[in-house]
Amino acid sequence: MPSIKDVANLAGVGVGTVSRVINNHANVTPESIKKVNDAIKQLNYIPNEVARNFKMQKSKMVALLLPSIWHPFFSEMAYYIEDQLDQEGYKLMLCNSGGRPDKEVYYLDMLNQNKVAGIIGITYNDIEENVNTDIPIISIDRHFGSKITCVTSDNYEGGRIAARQLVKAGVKKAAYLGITSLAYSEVILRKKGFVDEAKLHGIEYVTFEENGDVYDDDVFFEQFFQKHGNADGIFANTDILAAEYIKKAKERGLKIPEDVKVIGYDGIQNNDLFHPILSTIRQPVEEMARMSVKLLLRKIEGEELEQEIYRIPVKYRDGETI
Amino acid sequence: MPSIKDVANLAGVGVGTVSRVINNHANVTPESIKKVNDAIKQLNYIPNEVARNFKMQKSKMVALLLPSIWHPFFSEMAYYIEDQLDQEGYKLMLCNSGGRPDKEVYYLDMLNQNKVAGIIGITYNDIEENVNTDIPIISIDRHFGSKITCVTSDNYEGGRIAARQLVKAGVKKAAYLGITSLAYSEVILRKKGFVDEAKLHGIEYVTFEENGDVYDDDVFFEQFFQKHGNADGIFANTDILAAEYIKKAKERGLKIPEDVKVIGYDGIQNNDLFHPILSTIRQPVEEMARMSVKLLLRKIEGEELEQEIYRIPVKYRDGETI
DNA sequence: TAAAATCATTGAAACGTTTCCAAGGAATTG
DNA sequence: CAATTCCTTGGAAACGTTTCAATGATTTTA
Repeated sequence: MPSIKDVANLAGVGVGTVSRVINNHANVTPESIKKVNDAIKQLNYIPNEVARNFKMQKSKMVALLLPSIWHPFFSEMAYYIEDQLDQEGYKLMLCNSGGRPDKEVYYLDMLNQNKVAGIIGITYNDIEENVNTDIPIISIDRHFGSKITCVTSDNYEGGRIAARQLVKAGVKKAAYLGITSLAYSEVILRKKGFVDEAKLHGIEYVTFEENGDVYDDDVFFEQFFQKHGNADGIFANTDILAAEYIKKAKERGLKIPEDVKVIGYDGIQNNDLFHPILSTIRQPVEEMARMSVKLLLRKIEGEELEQEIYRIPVKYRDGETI
Repeated sequence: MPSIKDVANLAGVGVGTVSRVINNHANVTPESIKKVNDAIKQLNYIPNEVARNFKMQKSKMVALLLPSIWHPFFSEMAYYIEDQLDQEGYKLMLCNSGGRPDKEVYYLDMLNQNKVAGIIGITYNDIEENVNTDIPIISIDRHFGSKITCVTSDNYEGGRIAARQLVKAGVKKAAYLGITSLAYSEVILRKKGFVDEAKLHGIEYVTFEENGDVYDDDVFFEQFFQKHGNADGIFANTDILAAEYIKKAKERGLKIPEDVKVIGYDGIQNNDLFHPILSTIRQPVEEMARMSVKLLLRKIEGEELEQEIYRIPVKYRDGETI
C-alpha cells in the first residue's frame, strides 16, 4: 500500500507538497499539482484515513446511540441521519443500547476511547452526567441540561392537536394513554398539551400512565378498561401503544372508530403492511434527523448554539381510527 | 489527556510495560501490574483507540452496507448484527446505499480508506469486482463468487414450502409474484423451489416477474390481473409485495383468503400495527445476522471458510391470509 | 560453580499523516 | 538596483500506540 512518501518520491516533491495537494490548500503551483496527481494515479494511492484521524486527533465519525434500530421510528430516524451525515462527509456508527442505562454508559466510554467527533443520542440516562469529555452531543426527545442540545418535535402542540381532533370528532370522554419511561423525556409534554386543550374545550378527560420499566401489557389495559372503560376517545402517546389499545379494545368488542376514536403519535406507518391506518400526530422525522446532524456539526466546529431546545412543528395525519 | 507515557512515568516503568499490562500480555510481575494500574486510575487514563488502530493498521470496525435501514427487514438484521458485533468487541458502521450501485462503490472506496476490518453487504453491485483490497466481505442473500462468502436463507426450500402450503389450502391455480432486481440474487431460488414443488403436485401455476429498476406498482398489478386474474393462490417473493397484492386485490373486490390465498416471504411483522397478519415464509433473521458476523470474524482472523454459501433453514409461519 | 536458559524490563523505532519553520526564488516596491 | 514582500517548497517533528532488540536479573542445568 503506497504512502504519501512514495507519492512524493515519484513526483519528485516533498511530502508537504503532496499533503497540500491532497487537501487542496492554497499556494501550490499548477505544475506541482499535476506532478502529484500523476504520481497518485500511477501508484493508485489512496490516503490513509486512519493515519489522518490519528494525526488530527479527531475523526469524521458520529455515533448514533439509541434503544433499538429495530423500532420503526428509530430506523426511519437513522436513515435520515445517515443520509445527512454522508452529505456532510461524516460516517455513522450505530449503537443499540437496548434502553439499558448500563449499556448506554458502556457505549459512551467506548465512544470516548474512539474519539468520535460527536454523538446523537436517544437515551434513558442523563448522558450529560456520564460523558466525561467534551464530545458534542445532541439528544433527541430528551432534555437533560444546557450542555446537551435537544431536538424534539413540538410535543406540547402535538398533544393539543390530538385533543382538538378528538373533540372535533365528538368525543365525550377523552383519555390520555402513556407509557412514560423517564423524567427527562420531552414526551410528557404531549400529556400537558392534551390536558390543557381538553380543559379549554371543557370536555371530560383522564390520564392513565405506567412506568416503562415495569410495564405489562395485559395488566395495564385491564386496569385502564376497569377504570375508564367508558372513554370514547383515546390519545396514545405512541403509535405502537395506540395499536395495542386497538387490539385490546377489539378483544372487548369495541369498534374503532365507531365506539372509540383513537389517535396516536409518531406516524411510523410507511407501507401496505400496516392496518388499520392510524390517525396520528406525525413527527417530522426527516426534519428532526437533518436538524440534529446540522446542529451537531455546528457544535463540532466549535460554534455556540443559540437555543437549548429545538422544537419542530408536528402535523395531524388523518387515518381510519377517528 | 494523559498518554501511555504519562502512565509510565508516574508508575516508574517503561512504556512497553504499560502496554503489556493494558493488553494483558505475559511476562509482567504482579508488582508492575499493580503500579501501572494505580497510575492508570490516578491519571484517569484511557487508551487512545485511534492511535492503536493506526499503529496496528486495522480497526475493530465492521461496516454494514445495505439499501436502506428504514426497511423493516434490514433494520431487524442490523439489530442482530450490531448485537453480535458488540459481543465480539467490534463496532458497527452503517451505510445506506439506497440500492444505487454508484453509491455502493462510493461507500466501498470510503471503507477502504478507513481500513474497516470487514464488510457485511446487502448490495446490488457485484462488490467482488469493486473492492480493490483484501477486506473480508460477507454478502447476505447475494452470491457473487468465491471471494465473498454468502449467507442466505434456504430460498429454494422456502419456495417449495410456500407452494406446498398453497396446495394444502386447496389452491387450483398458483402464481409466483416477484420483483427481481439482479442476477446474483439468491432470491430467484424462491421461484425455482415454488415451480418445482408445484410441478410435483401437478397443479396449475404461473410466474410473473418484473425488474426492480423499472417497477411500477399499478402497471405491474394491472398486467398481472389481466393475464392471471383467475389465480386463487399467490406466493409473493417478499412480504411487502404480498401486502401490495392484497391491497390491489381488495380494490378489485377479491376477498383474502376466501377468494385468494396469499403467502409472503420474510416475516417482518413484529408489532400490533401490522394487519392482516401475513402467512409467510419466515427468514431466520437473527440466525443469519449472527452467523454473518461470526463468519466474517473468522475471515478477519485469516481463517479459510469451508463453504462458499451458507443456507439457513426457513419455516412457514401461519397467518390470516391462507 | 560455571554456563545456559528463562524472565522482566526498557526505550527506540515505526506506523502515515499534517503542520510548521526555514529558506530559496520571484515579484514588487521605493 | 537594493530592499522588501510574497509565494512555493522541502523536510523535520509530532500525534500515541505496539513491538522488538538489547540488557540485566534470576533461575535452571550440567
